[in-house]
Amino acid sequence: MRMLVRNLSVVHYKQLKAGADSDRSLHFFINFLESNGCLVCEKPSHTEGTSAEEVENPVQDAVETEEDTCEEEMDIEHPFLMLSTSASKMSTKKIMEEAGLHRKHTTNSPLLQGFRSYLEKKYAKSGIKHEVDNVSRWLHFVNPNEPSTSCIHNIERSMEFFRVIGASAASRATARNYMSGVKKFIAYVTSEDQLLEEDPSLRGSIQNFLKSMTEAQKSICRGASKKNSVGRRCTNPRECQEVLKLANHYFAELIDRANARNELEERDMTSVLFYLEALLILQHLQRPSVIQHMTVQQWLERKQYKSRSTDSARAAVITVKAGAQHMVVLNEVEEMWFDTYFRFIRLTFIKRIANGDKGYFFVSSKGSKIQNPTTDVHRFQERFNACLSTGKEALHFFEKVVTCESSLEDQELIKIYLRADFKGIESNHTQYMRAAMRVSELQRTWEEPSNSRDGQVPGTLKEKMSEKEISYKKIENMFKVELDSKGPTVKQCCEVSEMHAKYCYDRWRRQQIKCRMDAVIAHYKHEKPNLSQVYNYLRLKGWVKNVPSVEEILLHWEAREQPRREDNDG
DNA sequence: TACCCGTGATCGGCGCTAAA
DNA sequence: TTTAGCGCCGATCACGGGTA
Repeated sequence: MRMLVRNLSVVHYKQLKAGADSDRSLHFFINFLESNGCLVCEKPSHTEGTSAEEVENPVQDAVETEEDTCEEEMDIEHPFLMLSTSASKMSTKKIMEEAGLHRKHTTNSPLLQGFRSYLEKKYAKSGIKHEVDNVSRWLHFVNPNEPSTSCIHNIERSMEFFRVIGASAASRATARNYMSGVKKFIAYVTSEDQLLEEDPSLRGSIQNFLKSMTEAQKSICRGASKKNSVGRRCTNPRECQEVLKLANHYFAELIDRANARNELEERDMTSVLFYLEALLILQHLQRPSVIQHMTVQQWLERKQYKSRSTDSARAAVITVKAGAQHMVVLNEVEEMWFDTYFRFIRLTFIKRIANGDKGYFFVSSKGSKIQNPTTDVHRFQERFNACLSTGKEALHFFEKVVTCESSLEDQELIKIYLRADFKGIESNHTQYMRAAMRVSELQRTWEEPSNSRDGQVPGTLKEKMSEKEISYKKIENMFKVELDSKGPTVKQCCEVSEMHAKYCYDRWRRQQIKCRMDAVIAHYKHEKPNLSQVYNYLRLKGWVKNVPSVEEILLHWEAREQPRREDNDG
């Protein structure tokens, strides 16, 4: 349904009616679409009155109706997600059919048969039929008369196909499926000498085709991500931690269930994991690397700390070695949460990994080391439709807002917590414990002053983004990124934009390094060079600055050659 | 068949620091 | 003081598995 709303401006009444389970949901669909700026065409006049009168607040109404039966669904973010998906599926298919995207050639043709056996040999898995069908639809779209490799020459029409899929009712995943199928088809054509001999100009077109396809892929993904990134960005400390507040009740219930030895569902277990990651990053302001590197051993060796002040608060202290040393200070409740995760959820995850427990405290649902805690937190925020914030942002707003509003005593503690290196921590252990607990408390209890500056941040951020891009474009125009061209100095970048000078300077250098790396790889495209060959080639070129390293070139040579070679083998 | 979800890999931005 | 290189972090991509 969300796809419909995002992608469609005009929806046929008949399509909605065909998909709706009842009159009530039909009215809901119409009202909802119209309230989101869509036009429902060929709608009988009587529906207009009823939709407005009977469903005064369609969204709310739908929630109430469905809630009776779906009370246990925890992850319902939007009421329309609760409705039957049949309508959206029906419309999606019909719309794609009408756009001519579902028409295809018979798969009996020699070309498609050849492609099929290529896939069978190379991938030996199910789903081949779908890939052949997808490719057949693309071939039909470009040339309805016959399935032919000549379609590769018609890049414009092919890109039109992907564009229509990307922009139609289908999702990004659909477009991706089609593109992946077509890419495999191209690999198949490249591997068939006979096809290349029949049409010698194919080689050139294939390169251009792939280039355009990468661009199209990027643009579809960009489009999708722009559409998807409707999530709110945070503007203050409370919003940075919003997900913790929103998920807290659900999380507490999961912890209770786990402690009562009730089996948790997969999504529930990952939610517990994500919550703890978010807690450390957003509330405790710990670096993501702490999550990645914290070990079971460190957890088991945690120390207990008891404050001597009047509140006599207790805390558990975990020393984590992640490059530098870090300290995680948990209050009693948080320690219990970690313990529950460790004893029940981590244990379940760790059983799934074939090559044994590596001893990391936080593990993915497959039992392996967490690769990107930021992504986990982001997914968790999306799951709860919470403000999207990263650790960096949480730290930024904490420093900018909470610190300024705190008492002098607190400001001192904050300084100790944020600036402390491990030596500092060791020299004044008690002070650091106090600081850690205070920071966590300040984060938890921060309240927005009534005169806060609403809406300033997103606007300026947006403006800054475009300024940045413009600045770089200016630099790029002044200093063309070529193999032997001379780049701008930081000073020259400053003249264009003082604020973005470093960014432009770095970006330009990186572009040139990449450009040079491509050139070397292209030079040795038939056979992998050895170290001294690359070294000599670089010396011959006389590049002094922005020179890619020999190791890097060899590494990239292999990475780029691998798919080509595999294709030729297959 | 389209789509969702989880995960690891990769890329780009940026801060820090040593060398020139 | 400027430049070049390095490493961390976050965003995005790519892929496979699962499911309605």
